[in-house]
Amino acid sequence: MARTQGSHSDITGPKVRDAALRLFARHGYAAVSMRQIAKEVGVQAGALYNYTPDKQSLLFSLLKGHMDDLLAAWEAEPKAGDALARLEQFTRFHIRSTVKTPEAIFISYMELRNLEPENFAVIEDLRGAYEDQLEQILRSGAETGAFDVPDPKIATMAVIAMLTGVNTWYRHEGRLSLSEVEGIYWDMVRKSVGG
Amino acid sequence: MARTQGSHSDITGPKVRDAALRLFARHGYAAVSMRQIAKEVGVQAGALYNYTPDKQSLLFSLLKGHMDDLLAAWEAEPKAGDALARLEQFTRFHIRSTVKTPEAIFISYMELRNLEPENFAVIEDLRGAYEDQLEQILRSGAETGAFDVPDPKIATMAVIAMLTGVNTWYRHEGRLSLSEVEGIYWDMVRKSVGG
DNA sequence: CTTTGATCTGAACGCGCGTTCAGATAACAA
DNA sequence: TTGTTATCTGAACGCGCGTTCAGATCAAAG
Repeated sequence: MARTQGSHSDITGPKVRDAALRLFARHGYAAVSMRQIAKEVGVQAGALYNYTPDKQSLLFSLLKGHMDDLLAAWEAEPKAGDALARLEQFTRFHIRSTVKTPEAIFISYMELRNLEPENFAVIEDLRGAYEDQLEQILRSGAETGAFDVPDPKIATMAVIAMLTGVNTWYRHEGRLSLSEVEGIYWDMVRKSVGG
Repeated sequence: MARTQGSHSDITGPKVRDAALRLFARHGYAAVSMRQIAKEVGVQAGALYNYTPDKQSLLFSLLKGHMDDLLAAWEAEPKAGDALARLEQFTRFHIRSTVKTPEAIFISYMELRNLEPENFAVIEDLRGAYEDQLEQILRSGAETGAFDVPDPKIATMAVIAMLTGVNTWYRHEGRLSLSEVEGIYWDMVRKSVGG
């Protein structure tokens, strides 16, 4: 029989997070039990509590980690260019992120309501910070006349919703390549803001 | 003490559906118990089973009813006009629907994964039929040259996602009136398809 | 080789779940 | 006024939930 006990922290830890992310995305936080996660990882349910104080913290940690990664990745992008170039950059960045980590993006939009108020506020702030990035681009483009957006706030919501929607249908093995999808969406986004 | 038993079928029935819709939308299907729904209605949990064979059927019935209503309402709309006029009609119709029955729209997109496969297929078909309406509009406009959409399928998904996104932020008491929102979105949709 | 400490098992805890059903109640028909 | 029937109550069912913890196991340090 294979080794079942001892030190596996650095292996089991990520496995727990991976399994939880996958299951939460597929079935929803409330519909997934700690025992299901444990089974996926290959341990008993009790062992999960070496890696999270409770189920709620596990969800929060996944969402927080994802938002931090997303914001950090965006910060790391080069910042050159005018509003139009920045908008293209954001469009492609968001689609690539959506396609690279679909489960994380998915639960970030679906499982917010399962967060306790305190945790919800934290994630909501981070999401606001991310959306602000797009809003600033649209706002600056509107000021210079590069864009025709009467209401940058609404335009931000519209563009984000459109881009995040890619999550619902994109498959790696699908008809279109990632860069084709990027191109089509960028074309629509650009035109929608009159750029 | 108020009357607690007897014949109330025509009162209790809608109350059950209303309570379930509201609670499912707020907390998610899996996170809501039959006892919570019953409490909202003002009966014991067992009484709910006079109105639904089980919890799953309650969810399915809400989703099915909503999709049927949505499709019927769209069918009832006048069909005159060219592709551009039809697209404006669809845009305004979808936003109005989204704003009028936000809970139903919400669970139609969020709770699909909680449907058993058989039920899922039914709702997915209805949703497909609805999205086809938009796709046909875009396709016909693309053929006549009224629109510039290289991929009508993708454009359909993009537009639907953008419009449904209104659900996430629109509030009746908000900064913008419904017709203002409609106007802003119609402007963006029209430009995005090159119309 | 021994000790230590991180890791995991397996059993248990109280609780709320979806669902069922016999019996109570009240509206209505006769 | 009485009988019928739709409706609801209240208790119960087996089950799986999140979580805890004593004890077993094993890698690594001394």
